[in-house]
Amino acid sequence: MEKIKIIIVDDHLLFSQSLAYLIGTFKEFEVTGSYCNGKEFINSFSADEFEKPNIVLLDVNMPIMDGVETMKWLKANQPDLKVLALSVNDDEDTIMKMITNGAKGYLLKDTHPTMFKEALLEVYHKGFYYTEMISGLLINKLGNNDNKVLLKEREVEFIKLACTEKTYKEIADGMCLSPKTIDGYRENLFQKLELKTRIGLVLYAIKNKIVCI
Amino acid sequence: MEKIKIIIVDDHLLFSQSLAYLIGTFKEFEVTGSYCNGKEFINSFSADEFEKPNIVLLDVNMPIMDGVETMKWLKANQPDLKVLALSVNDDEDTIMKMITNGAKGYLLKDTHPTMFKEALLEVYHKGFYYTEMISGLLINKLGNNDNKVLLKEREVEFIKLACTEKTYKEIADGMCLSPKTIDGYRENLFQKLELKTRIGLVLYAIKNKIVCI
DNA sequence: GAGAAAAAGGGTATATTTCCCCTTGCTACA
DNA sequence: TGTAGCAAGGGGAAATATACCCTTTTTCTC
Repeated sequence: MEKIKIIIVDDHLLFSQSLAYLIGTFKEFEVTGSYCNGKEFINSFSADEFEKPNIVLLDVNMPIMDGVETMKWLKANQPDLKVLALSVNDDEDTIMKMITNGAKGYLLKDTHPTMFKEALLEVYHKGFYYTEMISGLLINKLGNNDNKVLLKEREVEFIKLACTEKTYKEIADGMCLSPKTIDGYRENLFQKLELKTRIGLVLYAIKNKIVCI
Repeated sequence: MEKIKIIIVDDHLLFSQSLAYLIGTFKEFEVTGSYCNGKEFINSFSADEFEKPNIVLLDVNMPIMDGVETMKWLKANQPDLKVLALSVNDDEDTIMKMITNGAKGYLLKDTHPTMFKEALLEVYHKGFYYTEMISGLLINKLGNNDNKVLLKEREVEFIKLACTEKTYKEIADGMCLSPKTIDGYRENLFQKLELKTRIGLVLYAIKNKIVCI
C-alpha cells in the first residue's frame, strides 16, 4: 500500500525529528521531508528531485519565513497543497490569517497524538480538519465582523508613538501636527476602543500587536 | 544493561509523546513517565509505584505549575534530581531562574537531536550540561551583578497596578497606602529603571514579564 | 544602642493628560 | 446642491502625573 506522504516545516528540530518518529509509528503515513523554515521549504519546490507531499505540517512561529508568509506564497504558487498548521500559538488573529490563506486545519501542539492522527487522516480524505475551537472562532469572527474596529494609518502611527515616553507635544512634533490634532486622535481612539487613559492605549497596542516590544 | 530512566514534563502532548519515540531510538535511554504540568509531576512523588528517574526533562512554559515553580519545589523537596530544562523560551531571566533553582542544563527546542542525546549523556554522567550560550550568559550575569536592578515585592505589586487604567489614587487604595507613598514608589522606580513616565514603566514591565498581557 | 536603610507620609509647584464643546475647510455622495 | 462625514485645529477647565524637598517611623545591622 502506498503511504501518505508528509512534509514537516518547523524550526524546532527536536520537535520535528521527534514528530517524524511518532508519524513513523502510524502505518498509513511516512515523512518524506523536513525543513527548518518557510524559505527552505519553498526553495525545495524548484529542486528537481522534489516529490509533492500529500500533507504539509506547517509551524506558525518560525524565523526567516514564518507560517503566515509561507501560506501566502503557497496560496499563490501551490494552492492545491494540503497544509495543516501546527502551533503553540492560539492567538485568534494568527489562526484566522492561516485559515484565510488556505490552511486546511490548525492544530495546537498540546493535541493528543491520537487526535493528531485523526486530523491527518481527515485532512487527507476530507480535505480539511477543524477542531471545535477553530470552528467556533470562524463562526464568531464571521458573525460579528461589523463591529470590528479599524484603524487609519495616521492613527496607527500615533499609537506607535504613544507607546513611548514622549509627551503628546513631542508626538505632535514627530507627526508634524498641532498638539490639538493629536488631542483629537487620542479622544477618537479612546472612544472607539473604549479606553480611558494612555496606559490603556499602550496595553491595547501591545495586545493587538500594533507595536512589538 | 540497565537503561537510563527519563521522565518528560511538558504540556504539549504532541511534543512529549513524539520526544518519547525519539528517545526510544537511543539504546541507552528509556522514558518511564510523562506529565502535563509541574503539579501532576510533583504529585506523582507521593504515589507508591513511583520510580525515581535519572533525568527529568522539564518544559518551562506550562499551565497550572510552570517550570520555574516546579524547580523551586524540586530544589526544596528533591534536590538531587537531575533536571534538564527544555524550552522554546530563550529569555535570559527565565534561564537564570531555572539554573539558579537547580536545573542541570537548559536546552532550546531547536536543538539538533544528536546534540540532545549528547546533552542527556552528559547530564547523566557529568551531572550537568551547559551550552556555550548558557555559559556565556552565566559569565555575563555574574560579571556584572552589581548593576542589576532588583525589585521589592511591594514595588512589583505597584508596577502591576500601574499597568492598568487605574489612577495612582486608585492604586493607593488598592494597596492600602497613602497616595503619597505610591508617589514615592513611582519616583524610586523611575530613578532606578531610568524612566521618565508611567508609559515607560508599563513598557518595562511588559518587556521584563512582570505583567503578562 | 547608634547608625544606616527602608517604608510611609507630607507640601508645593509645574507639566501633562483628559474632557467637553467649538470652527474651518475639504470631499464624497445621493 | 445640499449635507453628512472627516481631518485638522482650537479654548478652557479639571483631573492626573511628575518633580523636588521634606519628616517620621520602623527595621535591620554592627
